[in-house]
Amino acid sequence: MKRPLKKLNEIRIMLVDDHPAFRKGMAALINSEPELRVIAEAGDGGKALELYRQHRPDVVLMDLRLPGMGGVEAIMAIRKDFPDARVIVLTTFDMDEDIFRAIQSGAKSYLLKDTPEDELAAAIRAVHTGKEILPGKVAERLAARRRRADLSLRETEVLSLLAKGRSNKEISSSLFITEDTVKAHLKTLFAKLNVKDRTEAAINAIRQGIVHLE
Amino acid sequence: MKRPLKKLNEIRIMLVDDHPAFRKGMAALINSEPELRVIAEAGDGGKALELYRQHRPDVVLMDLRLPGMGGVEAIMAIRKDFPDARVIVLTTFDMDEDIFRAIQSGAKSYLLKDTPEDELAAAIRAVHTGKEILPGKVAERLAARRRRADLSLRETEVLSLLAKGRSNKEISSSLFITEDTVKAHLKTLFAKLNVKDRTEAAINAIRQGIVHLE
DNA sequence: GATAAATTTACCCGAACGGGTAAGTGACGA
DNA sequence: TCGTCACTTACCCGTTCGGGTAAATTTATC
Repeated sequence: MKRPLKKLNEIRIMLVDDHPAFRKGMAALINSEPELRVIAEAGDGGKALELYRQHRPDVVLMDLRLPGMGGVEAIMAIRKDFPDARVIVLTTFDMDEDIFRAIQSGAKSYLLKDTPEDELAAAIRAVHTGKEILPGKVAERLAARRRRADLSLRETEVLSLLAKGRSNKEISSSLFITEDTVKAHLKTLFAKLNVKDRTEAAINAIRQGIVHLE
Repeated sequence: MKRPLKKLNEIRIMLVDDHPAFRKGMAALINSEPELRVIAEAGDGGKALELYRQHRPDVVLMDLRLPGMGGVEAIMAIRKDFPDARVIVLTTFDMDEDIFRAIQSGAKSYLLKDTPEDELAAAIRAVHTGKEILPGKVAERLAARRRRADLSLRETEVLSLLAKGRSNKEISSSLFITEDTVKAHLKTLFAKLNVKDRTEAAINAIRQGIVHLE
């Protein structure tokens, strides 16, 4: 497949975001930078994968909230076929779980949409040269998540049911364990999360993004 | 104060959003429509008010999440000095409480940022002619909020404390009432919200946007 | 194989919660 | 003035929760 000629030193960028207006604006911002050029835009994950195959951009800027396939899934899909793909997550939210999953899925950077223009350009250039770059605020969040990561698998399951409003009895039957066991998990859970009761734990879980509302 | 001449039939628009990229993209989209033209952009509420005075746009497109003064406050500030100001809220979130407060504060329409271009243009034209226009999805949310509006003031206070993780005892002392009274409110609250316990109520409240996380 | 961690269950007990019922006050509109 | 509704308090009672303690089993790690 023929692709348009690439100028030397030019970094070719694909934007993935479901808001056309945002893509247009972002493209304008990026194109105003020397050496950076937007060469493709996708509005959803499927289109992103298709256009990646077609254009092989140097860097992908990806929103996480996409219709259909989510951003994380899109990143994984792309990196499955192209393990060298360099993806920067560019999203509105700075929730721990999102950040964690994005990095897990192979994103090289995680920026918020209100990141200043120059920082964004710097991040794109850095990622293009193979670096991984996380802004301080995001790194903190990731650290917070890691601190939370000492929740065991089972504890996470219990927490996520709890944060859906389930009672201990309901949780126990969902997980095929006794209520006593659920209570045992809750004890360690409350201690680890540093909360006093299930309601606080639920709020905590929601804020952390362990469970997604809606 | 001199203002640039206005072409006949041209609708002059001000954008208020803290993301420069979004503003730029939105401006490009809007300017591509005949008769619509972006004549000012603001990144926060204070700037919005200042530019409103200066340019008197026909229609304002306003995000709700702004640094410093929030979008709702910005709308109120503008409409205090210019009661005829026509503001369309253009935001990422479709949370009941946000919608409600925006409409309360005098917004004429409430659109999500992923609204198709033609619908957006139609909404701008409609609002400019004095109409109020709410997409079906948003109207539903507003209706849901109204359904919830049969929560009394006191019940709302109790719910919002509950959704912060407070115990009945804590709630009672915060509101200077007895624990029994709190429990009485909870009884009606659970019934109205159609939930079985405080954790579900808290989740509900958070989803509804009664309490904001963080 | 030993040690550590995760997972599971059990029992006791006090505190918190939630439902039912009843009733007094003040405000507001019919 | 009567009725309705929000708000308030109270008491009873059964259920759920959460903390303390203990221990068996499996899995992972060294």
